[in-house]
Amino acid sequence: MDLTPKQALELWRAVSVAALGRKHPDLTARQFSLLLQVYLTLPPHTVRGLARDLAMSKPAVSRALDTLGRLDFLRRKRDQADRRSVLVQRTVKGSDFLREFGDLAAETARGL
Amino acid sequence: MDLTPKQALELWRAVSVAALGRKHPDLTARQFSLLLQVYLTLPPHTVRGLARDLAMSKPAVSRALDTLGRLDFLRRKRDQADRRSVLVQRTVKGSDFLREFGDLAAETARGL
DNA sequence: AGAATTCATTGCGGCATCGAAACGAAAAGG
DNA sequence: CCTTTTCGTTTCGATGCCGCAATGAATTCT
Repeated sequence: MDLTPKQALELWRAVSVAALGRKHPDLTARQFSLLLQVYLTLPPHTVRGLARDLAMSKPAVSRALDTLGRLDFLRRKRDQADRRSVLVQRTVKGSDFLREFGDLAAETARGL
Repeated sequence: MDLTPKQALELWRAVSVAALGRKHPDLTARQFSLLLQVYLTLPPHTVRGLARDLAMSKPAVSRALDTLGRLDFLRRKRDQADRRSVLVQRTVKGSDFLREFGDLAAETARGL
């Protein structure tokens, strides 16, 4: 993949502005990162693992899961093997949301 | 520029996660969009113009300017031609911040 | 000049987020 | 068993952002 710093900034700007205009549910940077992490990296995803990988506190992860769960963008499920742990799972609605975002970004990139 | 939706999402994830790890001042989506808009589109930039282009309220723009000004990422300057208006200007520190971000994104893209 | 408009900011109340610490449940270790 | 550790959530107090409405200042209109 080839992308200059200038192109990267312009891409980020155009996509961010377009996303604002579409009045997507406004997720914080942490919430959005968490969502992407769950959908794009290998399961299983636990609270502590996400907290470690995203450099955020466990309460922050837990709260982000509340918010994203309310939006039905992902789901909690108790780990049956270790019932202290929670496994974070994808949902159809979350997939739709990210697919739309990916399409928007790709389309924006083409126009650069 | 060629970028598939999947690549776009992965790029966004990797950059967001890396940015979180570097403990950049955490800007909201609106603040960051505003910053990019000022640095990447043609001046002059006024509060009302930014509010229109970014689809946010004027008070939201004004407060974002407070925050970004406190970080010294941009400056307010009264328009001498029409002293009701405020012109938003770039700063060295803001340029540095965005250059670093652009480099990070470009480097991340190369690794995809 | 006086009234109306435009531009930006500020008060206000509401809501969401944060980190640290306390907590309860479950598992691991002695 | 019983203690300690691990995991996630919740409580607490603080901070920050939001929109709406009111305000202050500057310009335009009549």
